[in-house]
Formats: sequence, structure tokens, C-alpha cells
Amino acid sequence: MTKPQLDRGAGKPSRRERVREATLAEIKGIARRHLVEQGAAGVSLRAIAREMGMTAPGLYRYVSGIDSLLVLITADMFEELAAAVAAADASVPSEDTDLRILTSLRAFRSWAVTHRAEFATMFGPRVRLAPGTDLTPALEAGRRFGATFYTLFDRLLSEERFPLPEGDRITPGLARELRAFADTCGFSAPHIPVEAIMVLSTCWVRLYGVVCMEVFEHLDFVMHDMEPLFESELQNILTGLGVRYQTP
Amino acid sequence: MTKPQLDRGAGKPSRRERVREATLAEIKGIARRHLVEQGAAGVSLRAIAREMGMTAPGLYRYVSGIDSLLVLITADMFEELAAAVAAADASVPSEDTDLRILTSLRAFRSWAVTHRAEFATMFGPRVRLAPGTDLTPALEAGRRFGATFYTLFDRLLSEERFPLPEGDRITPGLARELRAFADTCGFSAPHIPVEAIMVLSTCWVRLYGVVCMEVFEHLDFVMHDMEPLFESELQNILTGLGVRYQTP
DNA sequence: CGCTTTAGTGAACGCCGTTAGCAAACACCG
DNA sequence: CGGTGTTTGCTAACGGCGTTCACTAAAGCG
Repeated sequence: MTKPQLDRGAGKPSRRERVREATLAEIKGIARRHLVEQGAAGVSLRAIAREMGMTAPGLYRYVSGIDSLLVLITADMFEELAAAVAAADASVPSEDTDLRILTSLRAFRSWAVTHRAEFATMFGPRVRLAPGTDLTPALEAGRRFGATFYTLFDRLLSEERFPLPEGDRITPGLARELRAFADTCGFSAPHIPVEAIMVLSTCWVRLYGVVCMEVFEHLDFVMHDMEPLFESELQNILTGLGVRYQTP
Repeated sequence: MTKPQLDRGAGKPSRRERVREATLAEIKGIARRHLVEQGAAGVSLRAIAREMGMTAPGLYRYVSGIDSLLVLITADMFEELAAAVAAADASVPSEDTDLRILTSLRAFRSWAVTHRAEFATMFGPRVRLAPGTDLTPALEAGRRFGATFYTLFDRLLSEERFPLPEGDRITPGLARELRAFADTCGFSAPHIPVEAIMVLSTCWVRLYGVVCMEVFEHLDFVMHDMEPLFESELQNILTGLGVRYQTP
């Protein structure tokens, strides 16, 4: 009687679509757990299928291959990271721009060090994927993640917290690249000068550097706790942006 | 008559040792080429053996497994990178500290972008190696590579080019980590204050950040030529060190 | 009910790392 | 020279992997 009619296109998902979605979610969930427990090399379709009580070829109904599965979960992880940062941002009074920035950046590092395998997949070299793999879903999600920071930075900018560097330090080539960067990221409102994009890029590169160094464990045989170095670098970065730093 | 006697221990390598060494070099050479041509995932004992006209188990006489082979070539690559930087350094007048630093850092980036697969293996997350793999050879070589920069920095330090940051910005925790860092790296001559080590770390992190970002191609869908950004960051870093920057 | 679309299976192919047992080549010694 | 122990490389085999193909069974739908 109340069985679903064919209300495709705009209506609710059919039963089939729901169970299909659930199965896909299960696949991604197990893949994600394997990623965490055994690293990227430990994610395999056969192992996932085995754990689900299926056979590997069955997974091809849901995913077009191991590479595309990895891209899918990478996209999920970007969403998750963005949500974690946004949650931290929302946990402090919205007027306190300084604290919001500080909290967001700390949340970024914090997520990274508690999700090392994920971070390596998202921000490390693409070592597992065959060249030519379609990265669209991950790139899309990455772009959305970036937007989290653009809005914070935009606010900082409109509050005129820091002096922009002199334009003559920006070579024409750099200016062109920065423009391209801003355009593609949807961060090129007309009021944003190229000098500001330059500052943003520099900050991002520095943040990326500390966090990568920590997560990839390239100093861990020599420095056992990287948090102090991160905090110090964070202080440097924020001070340059005219943002008030306070110890955690 | 002139056949080699048993002058083991201190004398020249025996014939056996020489051919053995040559075979190992061939193995590493092919592995390296596969790494460059197909990425880390494309390095396999079977493929190497096939190309050498051998079978895979035969390689186990030379290498204790794929992981240890990867560690070996990683060590080689560190040596090579160190040599490339040293060569660039030696190509400019030794009195001109400013130019030596500038040249060395550019050489680092230059090697990285022309050896992307190698750089990813050396400086990226250890995604291919089973946890627990013995990394000693690579770590050793990495340490020697680091020394290249310490000496340059040490010179800069003794010339008192830049003011050290105030000590009160260095928390006790950070100071402890920095000391550990310097000790393990053999960069802890008594005249080096902890503030200097801090500056060195910061610079290294920033350099690492730009280069990783470029090599891992995390902005390449948005910024097609990263050199201007690198040069800009380089200028920032060097200016902070009191080193004269000049465009390439 | 019958037809179509979908989900999942089993077998197969060709890769991979790694182990064990065995035969040839080699280096050395008397 | 012959004998002996070591080094080298092979074959065979095990288990794991991604992926394709042909096929069955179920679900959805009119």
C-alpha cells in the first residue's frame, strides 16, 4: 500500500538507493579503519570484502577500483577535517577573531597528529595512486576545506590587522600565480589585493611545513615532542598577521 | 701467480666482494630507475630480477627484502642530495657566505623538483615501509645531509648576522626539545645558544614547507609554477637571517 | 505474473613478497 | 691437482593482491 512509487529524480531515495548507500558507507568505513591501522599500503579490496563477508569482485558494483576508493575516502577525510576545524572555530565567541584563528589553527594540527595516516594520505605525496587517477572528489573536498581558512583570513583582512608587504617585492610572475591561485579557489573578491593573497600563501606554507614535519616524523628521532616547536612557529605566524597569541 | 691472497680484513676487496658489490649496485640502480619512472609503488623485487635476467629469490642474497632495499636506496639518495648541495656551495667563492647560502638553498629545491619521486621517498611519509623496518642506513645518511646545512648556519652564526630572538619566548619545553635536537645532530658546540637552534629549526621548517608543497603538487591545480613563491619565501627567510638576497 | 535491472559469486589471469630445498660455481687448502 | 666448504642462483610453492568475465539469484517494477 504505502510502498514507494517511482518518485525518482526529486523524491526520497528508494529503498534500493538507501541500502546501496549504506553498503558504500560500510566499505569506506572499513577502508578507513584499515588505513589507520595498517597505513595506506594496508588498504585492499580483498581484505575489505573478506571482512564484509563478500568477495572482492562484488565491491566493483560500488567502487570502480582501489584507487577510486582511496580518492573517495580522501574526500571524506577532507570534509571531516574541515568539520573539526569549523567546530573548534565555533566553540569560541564569534567576535573574538584572534582567538578564533588561534583555535582553528591549533585544531588543524591537533586533527593532523591524531589522524596521522589520514593526514599523510591527504597532504602527502600521492604515492599509492596510479598516475592519471581521477582526483576530482578529493580536490573538490580539499577546495571546500581551504575555504574554511579563507573566510577567517578575509575577516582578518577587512579588520586591517597587518600591513601588506610592499607590492614591489612581488614579481610579475608571482603576481600572476597568486591571481590564478585566488581565482581557482574562489578567493578573489575584488577588494583583495594580490599582496594579501601572498601573505595568505606564505602563512599556509609555513603551517603546512610544521605540521608535515611533525606528522611525517622526520625529526622524531631527534625531537620527541613537536608541540613546542609548533606553538613557537604559530606565534611567529600570528604575530606577523597582527593576531594576538596566547599560550594554550 | 698474482692471484689475490687472503688479505681479508684490511686489504683490498677480494674478487668476490667486488662482483658482489657490483651486483648490489645494479640492483639499487634499477630500483632507483623504477622508482623514478613509476613511483614508489612500482618498485618490486620481481621486476628488478626480471630486468637483470635473474629470479626474485636470488635477490635475497643481496638484500633482505623489499623494505630494506628501499631503505638502502633512500640512503643513497640522501648522499646524492648532499653532494648536489655541496657542489653548488663549492661553485661560488667561499668567502661570500651570503651567496653560498642562497645557492645552497636553491640547489636543494632544484634537486627536489627534478627528483620528485626521490624527494617524496626521502621526505614524505613512510607509507610503503612496514612498521618496524630498520631505517638506520637512511637515518645515518639523512644526518650527514643535515650537517651540510649546519656548517653553513654555523658560519652565519659566528658572523653574528642576525639578532637572536629573546630567550623568554622559548618555553622550557621547547628549550629541552631544541637541546635534544642539537645534541643528536652533533650541532651542539658549546658556543651555540638555544635561541640559535630555534632559528635554525624555524628556517628549516619553512624551507621544508615550501619545497614539500611544490613537490607533492598540492597546489598544482591552482598554481602552475611554484618557483616565484619559493623565491619569495626564500627572500623572507634569508632577510630574517640577515643574509643578502638577490634574484636568480 | 513476467520482465528488467541489480548484487553478488567463482574461476581465472597476472602481478607481488617470501620461504625452503637443491644444484652449480667458486675460492681456498693441502 | 683434488677435495671441501661457501656463495650464488634456481625451481617450486604459498598466500596475498587488483581486475575481468561469465554467470546466477534476487529485487524492483509494470
